[in-house]
Amino acid sequence: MGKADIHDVAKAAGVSISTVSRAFTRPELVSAKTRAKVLAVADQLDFNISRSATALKSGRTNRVALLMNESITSWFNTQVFAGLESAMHPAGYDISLFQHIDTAENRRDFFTNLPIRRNVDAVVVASFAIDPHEVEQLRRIHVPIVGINIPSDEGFDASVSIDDEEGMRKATQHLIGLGHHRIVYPCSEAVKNLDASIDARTRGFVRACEEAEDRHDIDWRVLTVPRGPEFVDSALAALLALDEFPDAICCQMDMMAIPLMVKLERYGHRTPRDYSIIGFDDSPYADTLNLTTMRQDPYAMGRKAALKALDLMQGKTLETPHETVEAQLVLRGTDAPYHG
Amino acid sequence: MGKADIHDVAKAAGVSISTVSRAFTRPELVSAKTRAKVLAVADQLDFNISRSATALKSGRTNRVALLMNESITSWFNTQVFAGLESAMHPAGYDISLFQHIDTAENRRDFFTNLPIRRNVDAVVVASFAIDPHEVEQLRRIHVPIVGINIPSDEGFDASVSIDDEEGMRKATQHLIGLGHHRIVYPCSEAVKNLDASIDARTRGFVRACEEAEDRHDIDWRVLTVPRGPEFVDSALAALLALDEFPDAICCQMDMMAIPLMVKLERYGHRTPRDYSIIGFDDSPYADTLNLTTMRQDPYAMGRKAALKALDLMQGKTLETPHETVEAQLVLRGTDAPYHG
DNA sequence: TTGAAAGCGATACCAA
DNA sequence: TTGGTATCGCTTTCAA
Repeated sequence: MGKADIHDVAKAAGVSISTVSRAFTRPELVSAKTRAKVLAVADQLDFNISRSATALKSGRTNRVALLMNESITSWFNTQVFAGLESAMHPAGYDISLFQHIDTAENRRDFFTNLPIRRNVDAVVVASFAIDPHEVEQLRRIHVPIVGINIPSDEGFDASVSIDDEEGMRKATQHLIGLGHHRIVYPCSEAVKNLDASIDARTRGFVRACEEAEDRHDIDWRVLTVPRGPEFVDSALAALLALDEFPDAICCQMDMMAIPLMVKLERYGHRTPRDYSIIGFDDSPYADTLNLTTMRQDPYAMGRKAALKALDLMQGKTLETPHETVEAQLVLRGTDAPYHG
Repeated sequence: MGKADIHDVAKAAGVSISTVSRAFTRPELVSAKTRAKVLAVADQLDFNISRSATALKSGRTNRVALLMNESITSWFNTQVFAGLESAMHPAGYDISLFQHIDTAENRRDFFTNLPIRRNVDAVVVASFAIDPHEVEQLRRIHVPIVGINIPSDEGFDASVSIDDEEGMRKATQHLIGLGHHRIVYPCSEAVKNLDASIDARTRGFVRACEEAEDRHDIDWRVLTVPRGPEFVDSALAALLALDEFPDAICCQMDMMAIPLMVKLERYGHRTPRDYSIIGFDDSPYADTLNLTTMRQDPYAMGRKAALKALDLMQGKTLETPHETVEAQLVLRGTDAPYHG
């Protein structure tokens, strides 16, 4: 028991192994009676088709690789994974996860050894600044390569990215449109060649401010603080040290905005009464705590990437291989018109 | 190209396929020179050992199943997954994820069809109240079954669980020890047979209160609110509707405690000045927002479960198949002695 | 509708 | 140290 193979089932059902195989994967080619018999016997013997054998025979692996920066535990990565999974699992694919492809060492390791070579049917690269040489290496796997939030389409068969710069520009314009004058952008340092979206967001903020300078009298600044677990407190301190407290705060992400608004209240600065604050992501607690923010939907991006990969694996040609989605302004309770 | 197989490599390297195979998986059985030659040729031809073929030949699948309640995107599930992955990936196993094994329909579906039968080398069941009959079905897969936070060890080859009841009892005792008198436990309804840990935590709270009643003059109550996206606001409303505001709030999880403390402040109730509040989990923001809480470490539980599964797959016998870990009190800034 | 048999790509035993 | 070969479990063509 627990050892029944296709021959055992065939024998017990009084048919050939071909018929057993067909009963599972080509039911329409087997008479209803035979099929019922086979499936009943199979269930009794705890038999099931072996995915390894099917894979070997078919030449496919039924596996896709997901490469990501950092850990899957970040909000963004988890959502991407879940989105991918939502389409890949039903299609019969497992996701082979490669985390922490970020340090120089890990990257060299991965891209030169290519452990996934000949062992995945597609590769999805999630949100990191992969360099052209690395893409080049990836192509040697000879399977579709799909990117999510990658800095350049070059070398990718498909991609779906959010326009971080435009998203942050919209966020900033919203604050300016509300009449705010003193706008601060607290921001943790970006790691070079890694946090493409952090840089893009900062650019969006700066651009919006520069564009508005002609028409509005605004005083804006980027407040860069060191990376690390203390980045919120660093930003808080920097904010409180300002000669004049801002009337609007534009945050690179909700993880900055949420603790900031909570802590600022303890110092007497209450939003939206005293200042407006806007986040980016629409991540956990943004809703409950009523944070106005720019929504991005990494789950949807993961799912779209999966659908594209699925099509490519079937040899289809995509109508729109490369897609850009926009962040959406979600108005909630932390923004209000300026009332000097 | 991209189509080189083991024969091509063998030919190009002037050796047999046996030698190519050994160069990859039994390097010590091949002369250094031959091996170097083979590997060089293989790299050039973009060749790599096929996991499907290896799996077929070896009889193993190099795949484990992870069954979970709800979605992988919850904090707990993500951490468990990451912990599992941290041990499984290096060992060469993929994780085949089955989410949402929660509704009656999905459960019946999964446990009667057993899609993983003969296709995984182990099963990990994460944190849900699987019933004995379902475990019975699972056993038909004839592979090790490891549980994480399962209600009963019965039928499991190994498990690692947190003692929710004892954890919440400790949390409550801490509040009582601080001298608090009016203690409220806001709690969202548990789904029967699903949220084992919610029930256990409530029991822990009740037990601690009952045990203390002799020695202390305490007024405690469980405030049950409906499940759903509004559960925090429901709890907030119920709290504010109380004749007298409590001096201590004991929460079933951080996701209750965090928004609650933020919102209560807007109503003039500030912690720890006016009341103490304690969470459970030590999930994101607990640290940054300085929440006193009971820490559980689902990453570690996932990893431990993986290690146990790995041992079991190798046929080893575990010294301590079933393990219980305790939640740890993490003292931060939201608790203070009662000062009526 | 069903059966026989070749073959997918590696592994490991047995020989050399 | 290396090579030949049977074998893992299934799919699929071809024949019956």
